[in-house]
Amino acid sequence: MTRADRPEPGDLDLQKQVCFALYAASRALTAVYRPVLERLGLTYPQYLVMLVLWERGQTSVKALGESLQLDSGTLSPLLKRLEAAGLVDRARDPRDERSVVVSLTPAGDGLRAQATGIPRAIAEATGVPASELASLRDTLRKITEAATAAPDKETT
Amino acid sequence: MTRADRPEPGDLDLQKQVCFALYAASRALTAVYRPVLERLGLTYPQYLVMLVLWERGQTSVKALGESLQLDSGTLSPLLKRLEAAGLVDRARDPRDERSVVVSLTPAGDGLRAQATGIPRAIAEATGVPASELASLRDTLRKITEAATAAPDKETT
DNA sequence: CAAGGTTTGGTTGTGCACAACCAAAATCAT
DNA sequence: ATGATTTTGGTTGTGCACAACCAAACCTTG
Repeated sequence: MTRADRPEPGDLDLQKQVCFALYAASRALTAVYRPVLERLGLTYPQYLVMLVLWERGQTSVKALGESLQLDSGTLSPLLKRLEAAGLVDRARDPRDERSVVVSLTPAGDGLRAQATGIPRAIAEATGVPASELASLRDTLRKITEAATAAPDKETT
Repeated sequence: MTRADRPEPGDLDLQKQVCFALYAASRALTAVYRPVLERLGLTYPQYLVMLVLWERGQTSVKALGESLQLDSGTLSPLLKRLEAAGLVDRARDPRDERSVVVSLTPAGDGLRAQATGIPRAIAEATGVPASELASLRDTLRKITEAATAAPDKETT
């Protein structure tokens, strides 16, 4: 009956909000990646796209968007920059001209070797135990799923 | 001796990377806030600034940046938009003309009442138990601290 | 085939996020 | 006091992120 029963001023405490913790942690971790990725000539979102391509080879823009949960407004210019950097090719699928297939160039494929050490480098730089990271990752996935499925609840 | 001993292709698996989980969760949760904050005419980062102001009243740009871990390149235009919206005032501190003090207008202060219900609305929309959120928040803070203090380790 | 719809990327516009750089004010050292 | 240094915001440029809108390609169904 003391807290969490009705809105109080204290509920607007920045330090108590999970979303801010998430927002700050995401930016802080991305900042750790930045100097490492800079040597590959990649930004963090570009690195994510490359991860998918290294794993799956040819991938449509739609599939990339589903994997990374990014829409075409974000991916289109990003992929153009990767193409301009000579790391990927883009071509319409002859079987379905609506679809654009993104594939690795030799240079893009070659970058993979330089990227294999990155996850370890980041883990070491932050110094957070692997077991804790695994459990954090699972909790975050749950949050993402819950948030993605969140009802707008304004339609009633 | 099986895994996590040396870089393997599997280490480049998107689904195993904590940073992506963080990145996706942060965007997903922000997306839950978006329609709620839209009714207040705020974006999520603007809401964070307002939280600090509701809590502390007059605050310098520097102090805002420290609280939110954002730099002036992000805050300056954001504060200008809040000022244009009539929610905050900006004025040089007469005691130190380098410093700009941001304060709430009556309209900005009035918005506070409409905001008190937001944390609860988000918590309900996502449906994640409060206890879990508290522990997640603590883990995230640890990550943020570790990442912020992370050495560049390229100077040797 | 033709009219209706859906799917897929792309474009445009707004708002962060951050690096790099800049200018004015304050502070320090001599 | 005077010159060097630091502090504080601001500006500029690049790159996401997403809403809103658009066009072309597909897919029906009659």
